[in-house]
Amino acid sequence: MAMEEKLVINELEQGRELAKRLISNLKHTSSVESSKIMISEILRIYQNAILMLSFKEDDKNILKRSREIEEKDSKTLSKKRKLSDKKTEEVRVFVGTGSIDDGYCWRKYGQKEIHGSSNPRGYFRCTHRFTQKCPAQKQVQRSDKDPSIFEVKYVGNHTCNNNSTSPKTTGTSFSMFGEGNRVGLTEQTEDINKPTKTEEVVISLEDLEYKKDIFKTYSFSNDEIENVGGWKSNIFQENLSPATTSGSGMTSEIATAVEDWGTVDSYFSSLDNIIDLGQDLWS
DNA sequence: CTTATTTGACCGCA
DNA sequence: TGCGGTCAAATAAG
Repeated sequence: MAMEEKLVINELEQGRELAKRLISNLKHTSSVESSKIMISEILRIYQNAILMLSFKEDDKNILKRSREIEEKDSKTLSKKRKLSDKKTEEVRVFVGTGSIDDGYCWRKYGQKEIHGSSNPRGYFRCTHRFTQKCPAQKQVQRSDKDPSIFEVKYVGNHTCNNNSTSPKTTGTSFSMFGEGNRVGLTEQTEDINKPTKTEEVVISLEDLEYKKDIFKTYSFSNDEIENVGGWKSNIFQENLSPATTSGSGMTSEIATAVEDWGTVDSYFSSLDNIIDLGQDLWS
């Protein structure tokens, strides 16, 4: 509720800040790479905000429907329902990427066909389940409606000190994300050949805080960006993604957002005119 | 070797 | 009894 609105506002504020920095970047420095990064970040942020708002409507409808059902039930059979003690507080966030990596280290322990939906659901638990008694689990299922969306449900919170997958890694770590095979990489799946645009995540509040942190603190190096074209996606090799992912989801998001540098570059050339204008508007 | 994934069996609940 | 969640043996990967 109010929480979600705050999240949207927060996203938009981040976008605004980035836009400001981008303006001064374009004006004072010649760091094209960092400007590109900022642009892609801004795009991602606005995508997030839009998705948050649009799915909020869905949530309202779902709520309404479940309330109607509840009413009906209480009329027919007055059975007391214990709808309480849900294990986790859940909140939806939307990440503009095909990455389902969240910085934690997961181990897959099952997969099930779910009645009524075409895609199976994967079951994951924290790798440190036994070593650190970390109770965190998540379920991942590709959306029926939009196959480019993963619905991720987090159950329980991490109690482990999560340091197994460090975000600074080699390029291989994000080979499983991003978009794909337009560079002619052979993909054995007939399934998906389009860049993954969005991801839906149902995420616990704590996880959300964590996510925000890595968003803020992650820094990018140029060679990572240069690799964009070469990243391939094997996320769809099976019905579900690999269980354990490493590296930061952030990087792959950028890969998706900046998928066409040619276009971005052309924007740059015509951008100079509006920089001054923007400076006035935003600062 | 160790560690992760796959996948059918199993089990509890509605 | 069927569905969804978990277990665990077999298998793959490193």
